Amino acid sequence: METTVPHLAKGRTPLEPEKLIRREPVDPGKFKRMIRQMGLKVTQQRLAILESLSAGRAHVTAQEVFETVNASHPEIGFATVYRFLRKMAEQNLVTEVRMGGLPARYELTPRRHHDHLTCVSCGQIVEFECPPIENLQEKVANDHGFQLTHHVLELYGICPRCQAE
Amino acid sequence: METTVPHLAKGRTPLEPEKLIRREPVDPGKFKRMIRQMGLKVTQQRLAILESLSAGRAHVTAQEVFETVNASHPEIGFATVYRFLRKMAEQNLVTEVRMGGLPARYELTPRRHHDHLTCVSCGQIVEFECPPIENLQEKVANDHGFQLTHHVLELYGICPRCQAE
DNA sequence: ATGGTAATTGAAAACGATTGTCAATTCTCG
DNA sequence: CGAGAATTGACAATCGTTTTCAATTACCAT
Repeated sequence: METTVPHLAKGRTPLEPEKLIRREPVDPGKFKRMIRQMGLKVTQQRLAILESLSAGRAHVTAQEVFETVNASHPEIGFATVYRFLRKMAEQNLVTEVRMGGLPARYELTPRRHHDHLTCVSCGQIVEFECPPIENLQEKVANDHGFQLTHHVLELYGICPRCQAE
Repeated sequence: METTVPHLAKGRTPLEPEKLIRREPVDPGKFKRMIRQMGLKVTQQRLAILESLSAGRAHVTAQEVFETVNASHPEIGFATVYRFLRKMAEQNLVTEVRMGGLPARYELTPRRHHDHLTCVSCGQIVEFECPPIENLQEKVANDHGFQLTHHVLELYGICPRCQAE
């Protein structure tokens, strides 16, 4: 089987300064365990995808994952990447951030809660934590007698670089 | 607490109960003025689109607008609807809400900003305003050099009535 | 290890939402 | 009114994503 590259993303602004993930030394069996826990079979493709997600930039598109993985595993197809990312998103193993009509971006679900600040122009995502906001959310909910379960907070704006055109 | 846009299931997930837009006596020249203010020409199509937006449901898709408008103006094309909605969104005359991969929904930008507190059990929606949160959002954006354009804040929880049962 | 079997894969085509193209029409302003 | 530019409708093209399907592969029981 050969690998075909779909259409190249057109005029998307590429390569923002995006923070890298750096994780602890990875237990080699960790990914296998993750996959089995999802009730799925362990394949080289899935391992490679997890590898890529844990080593690369924090918020990546499916295309980017595909390109990265494809570089070292030339046989992998992008459908596999999409399928696996979706499965993981369903199980909350990865978090999916969709902004406007731009391609969805994925990250391994962080153990520590944060929200996102997204550039509407280039799609760059900055993570932030703001405990005061969290507290106010609790307060608002309580004021209305609600027991808060979760929330969605996404800020959108224009990043410094795009402001400079 | 997750900041994730809820993953979309396949197929059309019908959206929860929608509030209708309150109808005020509409100054007949109002829409024409709005259009001219945008630096655009006044056409029957654009008037019909605005008419539809101000009279119907609060959050509608471009498709829905097209169907509504098309019923009374059979010659209108959906490209015109998309184009005009986009133009208005650019100028913030309408607010565009995109959830997951679902079609974008539009509403005439409410003059008064509010966010939503939604019961995950019964779907009841409570609107709230919380200026301190707004201010903190501004601050977060500024701290990162972003020029804030808009935000999505949705709180989810269990309403008092559903807690009781 | 081996073979049966269901899950998974890659390629390609399908898909739905949105955007572009372009000739024909319509608005605006002089 | 009439010229010029903006706008329109029909339709094709794009984009990200999903599905389809035959071929392959992982996994379990033997």
